[in-house]
Amino acid sequence: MARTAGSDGERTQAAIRDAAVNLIARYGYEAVSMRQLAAEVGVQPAALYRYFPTKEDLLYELMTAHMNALVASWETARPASGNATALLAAFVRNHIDFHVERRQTTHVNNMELRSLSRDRLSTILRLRAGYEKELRQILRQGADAGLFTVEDVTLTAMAIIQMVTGVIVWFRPDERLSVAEVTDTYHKMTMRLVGARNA
Amino acid sequence: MARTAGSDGERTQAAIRDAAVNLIARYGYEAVSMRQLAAEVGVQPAALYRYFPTKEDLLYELMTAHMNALVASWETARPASGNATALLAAFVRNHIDFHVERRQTTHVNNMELRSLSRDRLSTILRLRAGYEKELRQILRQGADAGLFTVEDVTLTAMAIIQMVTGVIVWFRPDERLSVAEVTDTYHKMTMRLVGARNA
DNA sequence: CAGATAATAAAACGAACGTTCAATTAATTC
DNA sequence: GAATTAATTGAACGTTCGTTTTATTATCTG
Repeated sequence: MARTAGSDGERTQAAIRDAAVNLIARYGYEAVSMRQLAAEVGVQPAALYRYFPTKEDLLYELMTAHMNALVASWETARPASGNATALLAAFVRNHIDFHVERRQTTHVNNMELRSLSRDRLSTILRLRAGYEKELRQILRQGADAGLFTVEDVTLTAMAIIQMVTGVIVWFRPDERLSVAEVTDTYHKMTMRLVGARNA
Repeated sequence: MARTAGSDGERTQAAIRDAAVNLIARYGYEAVSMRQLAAEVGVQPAALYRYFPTKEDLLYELMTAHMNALVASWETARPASGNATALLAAFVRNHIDFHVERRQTTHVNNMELRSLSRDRLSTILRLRAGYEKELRQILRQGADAGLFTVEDVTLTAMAIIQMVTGVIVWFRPDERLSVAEVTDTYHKMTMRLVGARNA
């Protein structure tokens, strides 16, 4: 057999992305074979190579898409005006909402960095660094304005990022807590963590 | 050739453990081959199987050793008496010191859970759960005593664990900050995070 | 409706994988 | 110093891996 009835390149590519995220999030990039992925999509292994030249290209596309979406999400959510307290609140809320909605791609991005080539790794890290810089600026602004108590801007930024990204490690919506409740509690903890005076 | 001059089972086993931790922390369990590991140790692949029946047995031993050491470390460091504030301070300090000293095994334990079989995974998770329970008890005790502000004990425990374990992701000693400075700042942030009244 | 193009299947490539087995040598024991 | 045990080598097993090549069929274009 060859081309199948109703086959569509765009749909197939989207199906490959979906299946790849699911499988890689669950088993890890190295543990997922192209044959396993093809079977999940319902296609022969060779068909994957029409859309992604190599396995690593596929991983890289998933990861860049995730990072670009994160940066775009914050650009949209960032308040046009407001003091550091309002900015930090918006940052934490957006960060948690984004990552809870994208548990699987987040997991892939956090776990599979070491499977990228040097150049691609540094591209992803550059995107990440730009995003984290936004948080550092908010913290510095709040500290300068006397709104926050921050011993070390870089260290505090990493602590907050680790804390809020860690939500996806343990949190499953529709259990004991809703997303809104979790986001709200993390917001309060973050404000206390930076010693916010006007939260 | 066969047995080599000066060969010693205990030394070889220790060398395998060391090399495995280094390689797995850097490249990931799935990406490290037994041949690569053997080459790092300076031995033929077959020699590894005298000490570890399978590749997964090796991983499991590394992970259980790490978790048992963590639990033992806290048992030693836990103050015999003291209120929740003192206990939480000791917990954070011990946790950070332990993990900074064992960056590589920590990385292996955090990243390679999915490469374990069901039974072994649940053994590791049980050890981890017991350790995290200690933190929850401290938080509950502090909240009950009116020393802490804690919206949700479980959620706060996970937030703190994620925050302090995240140290090893970005922190390298002998750079801008010393271990003591980092531990100190995390201690202060944790105390504010739980709204400690008497820190 | 013919020709071009898009989408896939089927089969195969060499390389690498975890693991096993038999042979061999070093160190220890009696 | 012979017998036993410990430690390792060298070679090989069958399997799976990512990827490529070629052929074949479906859909689109004029």
